[in-house]
Amino acid sequence: MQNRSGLKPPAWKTMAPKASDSRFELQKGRMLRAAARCFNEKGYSGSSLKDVADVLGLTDAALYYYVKNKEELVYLCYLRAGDVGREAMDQAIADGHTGLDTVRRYIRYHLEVMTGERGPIAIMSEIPSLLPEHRDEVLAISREHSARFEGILRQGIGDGSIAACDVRMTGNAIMGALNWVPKWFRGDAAVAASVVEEFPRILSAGLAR
Amino acid sequence: MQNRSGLKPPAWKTMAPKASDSRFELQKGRMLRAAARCFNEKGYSGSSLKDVADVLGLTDAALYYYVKNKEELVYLCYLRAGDVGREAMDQAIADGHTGLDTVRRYIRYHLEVMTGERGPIAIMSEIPSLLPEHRDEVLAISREHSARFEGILRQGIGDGSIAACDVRMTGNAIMGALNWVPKWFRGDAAVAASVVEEFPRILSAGLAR
DNA sequence: AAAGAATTTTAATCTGGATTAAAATAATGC
DNA sequence: GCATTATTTTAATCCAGATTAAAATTCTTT
Repeated sequence: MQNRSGLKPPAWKTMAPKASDSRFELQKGRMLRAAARCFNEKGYSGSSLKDVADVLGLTDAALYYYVKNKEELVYLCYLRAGDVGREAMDQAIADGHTGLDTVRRYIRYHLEVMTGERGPIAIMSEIPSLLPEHRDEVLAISREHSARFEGILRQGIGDGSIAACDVRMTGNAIMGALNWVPKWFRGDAAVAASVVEEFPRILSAGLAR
Repeated sequence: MQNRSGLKPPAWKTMAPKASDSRFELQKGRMLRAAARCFNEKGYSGSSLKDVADVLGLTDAALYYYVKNKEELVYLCYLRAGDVGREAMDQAIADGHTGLDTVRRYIRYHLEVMTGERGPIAIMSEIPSLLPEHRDEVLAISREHSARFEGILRQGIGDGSIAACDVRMTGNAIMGALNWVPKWFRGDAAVAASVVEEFPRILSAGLAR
């Protein structure tokens, strides 16, 4: 049986040490990062599959071994972006003391991952052109993420660490600033350090009671 | 002579009461707003010329009367976005007392226009796929805008209204939050009021000395 | 080192949406 | 109302880039 996408992770490999250790999964991961980088740097319409393949030193056709089509490539990029955001929030909630502290940690953690080795995370600019089922799933993830963040803000208001505010708008403002980062960040380590250092303070200073 | 784009504004009309009053310019303006709306809502790749034309009750081919091709349509959307941003900043600089005050006003003015009748402003997501000359021009406008904003921050630090900070990162954070607005704002007047009311405070609270 | 499976390439096709030319309709000036 | 110009549509092309099938290569296992 051909190991074509959709049928893949060959059953026997799924059990291996770590699913993500198989060559297949490693290469697929590299592909998703390459795609995210292309989409962020050259725009979606400006990135052909060949552009993505070039980054990997492959042929455009080779990508079809990992993914059914371009739509799925974008979809998987967005899922990855969603995972990264969720993990950052999980960690922040686990570590945070007060609501305000949790907000600061979330901002920091998320930026650390975005600008770090898990490297470029795709901006979700093309959600509407995904297939309906994918679109709905990504939208749901995205809404859930916002909702959790607003929950943290409410918690902060409750515990007195955050002043009463419009949590919806506050969330929009902070998330917007974060979501925009991949648009101008190009991998420079010194810049990465600045963002991680500055953003949490800049974005949370307005919240304190 | 056919009034085809590139040769247009028929000379005699350019002198008329206001250039923007000619039917041609009015319709072109409507088209740019329709395009911005489509691009923001459905993504660039998800918006065909037919989609844009449908909003106007026209045929896709009709758009070519106003614009040479899709690339130019995007380019003009971005120029418009640039104008709106520049005007907001001009006004803020004219009205602002201290640096901090100018920052607040800029945020407010820009949001008022974005969410107001001059209505949807295109997110500049596809700059890299513009023609080189257009790309460079838009990038220059964009950089100039950021530079001016950082200038205001420095001025504020100078006049004591803003605490010392990394102006580059502070600019990135605030601009990011603003640039992301068209991504979630869908024209609701009540929401518009909230943004205009909340964002200036949320985004500038961290700056005060 | 040979068999079989995984990965990549070569070389086509296929296609949606951009683009164009010509014709049709609407507006405007005289 | 007629002539001229502006705007829009109809009806084709056109084409870059996605997609596919089959062949070639590389890797793994024994």
